Amino acid sequence: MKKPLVILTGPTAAGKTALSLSLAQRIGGEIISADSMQVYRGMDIGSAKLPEDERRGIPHHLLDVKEISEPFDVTEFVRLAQDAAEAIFARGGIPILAGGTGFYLQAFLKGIDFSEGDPDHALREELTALAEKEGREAVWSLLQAEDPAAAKGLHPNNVKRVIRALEYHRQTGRSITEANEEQAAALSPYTFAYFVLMLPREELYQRIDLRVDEMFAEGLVQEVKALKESGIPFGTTARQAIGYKEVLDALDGLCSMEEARARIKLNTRHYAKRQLTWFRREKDVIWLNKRDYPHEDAILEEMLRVLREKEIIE
RNA sequence: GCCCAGAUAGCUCAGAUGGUAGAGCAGAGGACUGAAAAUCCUCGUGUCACUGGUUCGAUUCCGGUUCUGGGCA
Repeated sequence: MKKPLVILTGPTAAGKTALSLSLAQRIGGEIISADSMQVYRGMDIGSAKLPEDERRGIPHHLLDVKEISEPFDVTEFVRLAQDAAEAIFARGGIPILAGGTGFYLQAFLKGIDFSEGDPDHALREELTALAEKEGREAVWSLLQAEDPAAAKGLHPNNVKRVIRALEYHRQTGRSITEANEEQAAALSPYTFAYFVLMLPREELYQRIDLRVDEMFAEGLVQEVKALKESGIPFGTTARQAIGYKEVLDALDGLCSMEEARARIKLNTRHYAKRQLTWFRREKDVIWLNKRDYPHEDAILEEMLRVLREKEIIE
């Protein structure tokens, strides 16, 4: 019998967090955060992390498990999330994967195998430097020579992917395209319900703007300043975080704080849009359009209905 | 009131010595399997302010009108 799993996601600022708490209370679940930035200690306001005293006693996993200087990626996420899920099963609970990092959700859900090879940071840096010096096409040409199948599927401008393809090929001797195709066929080891919370685009964008203003009011600038002065440098993953990179630029005098605020709003909107594209492509997702329900409890009831139907709960 | 400069895509602007126009940003769609809040790809017809005139043909030239800046009174 497959183990039960609930996924609750949606674009940023859609209201996942609040709903995840009610759901966890109703089904006796524990929450595993599927968020690439909330893993970092000290990144609270800007990552919209739920404060501990608002968690209603529900266990939350994968929050605050990293220093901002440490790298974090899907493979580690999957490993940690699997450990957390096993522990939850052992307690007789249901894991609720809540968060907006679609890639992480997919990797966990399908149990993608990342066992081959190791990240080669030196190689990545070397190739990144090459791209800057001789152009992105130069790196792509290397791939073209070493693994034409992979090169065919990647745009020369997409340096990060091109580099990863090279890294994979050099480590395993296989084409990453081939490996991806094998993994794509994987079936989930879980009996799952994949909910995507959604609201009209215009409303979503308004909520994003509002939330960014709230973050500033709550002290985002002070938070970033404190991190900057803590002596722990931002690593490659943490320093990509929306809200942090822009404020950091403003603190460094590269732009005004008002410009930073506007850019955070804009970047967050772009991000939400990309998330939607991702979820649209995922199979077996259950869309929950907020406007179709009179209030949040109705959404919760609908989720419970689906869970009963799938026999995830009784 | 007078003088000057503008008025072109949602925004900022470019442009054609007359043959109905194009960038950036915004916006939309898409990709994504070890950086994913990252990375990348695709998409631009709009009364070229209004109105007369010249012309085969005007958004482009000329006149007038309106509006917006700036200057002078």
